[in-house]
Amino acid sequence: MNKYRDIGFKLTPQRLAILDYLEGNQQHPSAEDIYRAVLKTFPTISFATVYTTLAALKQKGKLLELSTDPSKKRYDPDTSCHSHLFCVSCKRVFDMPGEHTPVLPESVKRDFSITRSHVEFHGLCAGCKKNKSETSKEVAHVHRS
Amino acid sequence: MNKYRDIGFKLTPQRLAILDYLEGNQQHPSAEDIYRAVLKTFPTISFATVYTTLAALKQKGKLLELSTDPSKKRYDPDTSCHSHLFCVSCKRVFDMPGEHTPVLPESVKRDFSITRSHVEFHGLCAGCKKNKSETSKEVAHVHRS
DNA sequence: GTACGTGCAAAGGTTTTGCATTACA
DNA sequence: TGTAATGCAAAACCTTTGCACGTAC
Repeated sequence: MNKYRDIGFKLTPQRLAILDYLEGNQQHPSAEDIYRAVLKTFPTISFATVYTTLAALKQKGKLLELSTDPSKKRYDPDTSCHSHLFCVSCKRVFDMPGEHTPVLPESVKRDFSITRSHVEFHGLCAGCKKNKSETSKEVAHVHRS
Repeated sequence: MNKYRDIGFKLTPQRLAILDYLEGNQQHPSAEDIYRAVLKTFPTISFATVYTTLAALKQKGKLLELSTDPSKKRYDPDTSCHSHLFCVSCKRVFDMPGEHTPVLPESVKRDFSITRSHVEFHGLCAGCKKNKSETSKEVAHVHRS
């Protein structure tokens, strides 16, 4: 009777809270983000629970683990094919539009068994790009005076 | 008088050993791989030296830091545009041929400031794919008997 | 000579694990 | 009821940092 039943694992209240937090979430949260969010409704939840739940969801293909952020893993409930941009300034991860399915030579397709392809971009997001250019202007101004 | 002089940082014997190990290296070594390799000629080298040297090379654009292996950073002295495959079985990282420069919409190019794009593949390398299919055959055989 | 690199050890941050207890199915 | 999840704490890893000493330039 629960919308998450088809995942095929035990639906504990903690897991429901994690699933509710993840559903439709486009923030690409880290394990700690998820832990903190669920902590509000489950003051006793532990990282062990968070990590084992994430591992189970990953294994069932309901969650993507991103290594786009070099400092920690980020999670994405949107498992459809899309790319990501990591903003090196604000550390946020953004979904990127456009189709980037890489084309591989036949020889590679024959020899390797590829289960996933992923395109990553690093740079500045719109907000940080704007801030940075404004700061440069200020700096330039100071230098001029 | 040294071929590495143009990097523009102090050329200590430790750094020379690291540079020699990295040059032409297609293994995508981790920091520990590099540490262990240099340890043979420099029994006193420390991780601090390895990491600061890697950071300097990265900053000077002479080295790529890969997040293709989810468990640790891997380093690639080949900074030309190419893709990587991570073998989930043997944990090796392979260079992948073919051009996969992603095309982004104009709106994205205007709003974001992208400094790097990278295509990653996950799956099985040729050797592990072969091993795995042989193992399945054996398993199937056992189950039949 | 001086700024920068080295090496040691300790600390920091993320992720995993062992185990007794609890609870879903 | 039995299997699997929870929570706590400790440990395991990878990476960074502080500081005294040493060295390339």
